[in-house]
Amino acid sequence: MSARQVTLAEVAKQAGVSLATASRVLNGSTRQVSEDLSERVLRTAEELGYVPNASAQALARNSSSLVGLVVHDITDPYFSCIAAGVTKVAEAAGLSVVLGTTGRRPEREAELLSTLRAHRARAVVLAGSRTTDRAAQSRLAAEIDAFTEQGGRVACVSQAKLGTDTVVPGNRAGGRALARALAELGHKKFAVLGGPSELVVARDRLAGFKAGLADAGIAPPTVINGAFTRDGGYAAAMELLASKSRSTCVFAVTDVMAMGAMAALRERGVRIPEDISIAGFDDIPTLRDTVPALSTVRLPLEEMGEIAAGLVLDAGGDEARTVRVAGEVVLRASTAHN
Amino acid sequence: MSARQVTLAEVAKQAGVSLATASRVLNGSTRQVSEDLSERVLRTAEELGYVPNASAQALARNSSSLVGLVVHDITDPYFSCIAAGVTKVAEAAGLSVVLGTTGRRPEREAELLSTLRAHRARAVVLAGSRTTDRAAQSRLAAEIDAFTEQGGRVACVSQAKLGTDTVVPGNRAGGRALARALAELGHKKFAVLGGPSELVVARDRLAGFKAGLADAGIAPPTVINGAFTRDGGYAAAMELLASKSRSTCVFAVTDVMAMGAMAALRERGVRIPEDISIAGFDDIPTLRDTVPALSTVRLPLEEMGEIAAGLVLDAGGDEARTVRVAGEVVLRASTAHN
DNA sequence: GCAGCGCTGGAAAGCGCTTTCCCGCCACGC
DNA sequence: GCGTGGCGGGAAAGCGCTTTCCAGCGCTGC
Repeated sequence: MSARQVTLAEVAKQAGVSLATASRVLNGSTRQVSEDLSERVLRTAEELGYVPNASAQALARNSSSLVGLVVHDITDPYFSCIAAGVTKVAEAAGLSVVLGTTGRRPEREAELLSTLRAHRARAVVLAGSRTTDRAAQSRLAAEIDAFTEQGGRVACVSQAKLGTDTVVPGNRAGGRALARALAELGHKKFAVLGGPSELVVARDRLAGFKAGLADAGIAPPTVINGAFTRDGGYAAAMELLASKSRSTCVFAVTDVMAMGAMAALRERGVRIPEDISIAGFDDIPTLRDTVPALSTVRLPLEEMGEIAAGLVLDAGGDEARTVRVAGEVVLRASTAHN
Repeated sequence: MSARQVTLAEVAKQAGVSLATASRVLNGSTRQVSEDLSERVLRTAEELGYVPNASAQALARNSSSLVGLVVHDITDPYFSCIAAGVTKVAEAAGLSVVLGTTGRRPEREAELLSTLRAHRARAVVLAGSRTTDRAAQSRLAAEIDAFTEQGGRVACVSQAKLGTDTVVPGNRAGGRALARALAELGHKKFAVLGGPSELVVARDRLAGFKAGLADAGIAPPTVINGAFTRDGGYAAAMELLASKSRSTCVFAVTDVMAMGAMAALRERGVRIPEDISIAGFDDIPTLRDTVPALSTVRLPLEEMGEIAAGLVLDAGGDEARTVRVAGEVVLRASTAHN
């Protein structure tokens, strides 16, 4: 094993041309190479099974063909959909995406960025949700600076104000619209299963929801915070049940949390939507097929990934661009009139 | 922008030592370096914010810190769970994983492997399901050879006999056990929503299921093939319904397909499990929370990813190792007595 | 007292590419 | 006829590391 790899030099020698010429033919360049030399090189490369050494290219060009993607948890449909969008665009551009997962630990984000910087990744998409943790945030900002200084581009999904390109879903507007729609169904008493209070996404959705309720002249909701996961939703719902709240409608700031909440309610014999209505946010694909189908705010997740990748891949000007994508309220069977 | 990156040479100069010494201190080596020099280097590196250039290291060492992961579709929970396992192990080992998606096109697998080879990836985990497409298969085999020749390791999930390390779920055994369990519920007439006929995983599960039915003295099932996706399951179920089959129990070879099938049945007013029982395979997390909860064969997906990554990361001997993981039949509410 | 050894530090030769710089050639214009 | 400019090809200088090889030094053992 370990038969050494075919190098450009071997191809060049075999084809009877110089290294420079071989390089120009095989790996693009502004310079022209005559037809016959070019063809000879191509043919030998083919015969020898030449594959350029990406590390060497990256070193020589000082820029690799890697694109970073940082998510909290790849098994979460929210992130996997975004990941699908990012990989689609990156692969179409001939780039490889390196996937980093933080396991929801904010400090990992900076670490991963540093690794990506070591790899001289050309760009990186940060899909994690921004936290309000000051220390982690400033360490991350420093890494982002270092990364861009080195020539890489950074785009964030749903975490604006970091001085980078951003695709921002209408969290606030979506929450607000949802609240109004739910109010129109006749509900008067609401509960919200909020995510961890330090997550900006969770806070925005909650704030929007509250605003929507206020618009409709409805009292502020009971808020229960929990982890941004299925189990977090489950626990929060259990807590809500224990609190003897008289809410007729529950908003979970995330579809995944809503899923856990529904499991909890069901377990306790609470019927959805007869006894209580429930709505989520994101519209992850699997929850369209459940019974009852979940009412939610639809976000074009995969498209958001594509947009983020698009932003980060075409050079663009110097100032940070922001693309807003709107959420669309989708009422399904999990919410009923009251 | 583009302030040049801090290099090892700068650190060495600043610390007043040679390049060699700095390298030895910062990037591990068998050689000892005296306490004070070592500390001086470490300190300057810290001060300057030195991050080693991974490409240069890869070039010099002729081996990178990249691990490949090839899946069909990252939004499919089956793959995202495996991906989670792989990234967990890889990141723990200080490696970065590059994610490639084939979009279920077999020929992409070879292409991705070639890219990974260009990056001198240290190892790669192939999680796609093996097909019987001869051409794609042999091109893939050639790429695998090239990859291992170059010193990389390859592990496959659920596609044995490729001459590589493999983690094989008990597809056949699981299908068989499931069939028996279902037979015990009293069902006599079965239908199977099989995946595309060229996918080995689908065929194995189907074969096992048939064997299990035979064990129980039950007639072979009606088989309908469809894509390995939610929509494939939906379409297959619709076809089944149209065929006026009198089956009382349906086995979808994949949970994701079962999800689509359930949606189709529901849409047609068929009650689960009263009118028809349904079971899947994989036990993807989301389907534990649906109503009715899906009966299935539980596979430790994330663990399978971890095992695959483990195999591929520790050198191991020369011959291919195979780890079998058993599926466990889990009967839930989607299957009832008949 | 000296050969020999083990150990630490540094010089320098790569690793496989890209790209600058230079050279020779040809076509052209005056 | 010769200077000019444009163009295709090659030599070679890096890119930022790792690692071999060598030098020097303090020990040990005889």
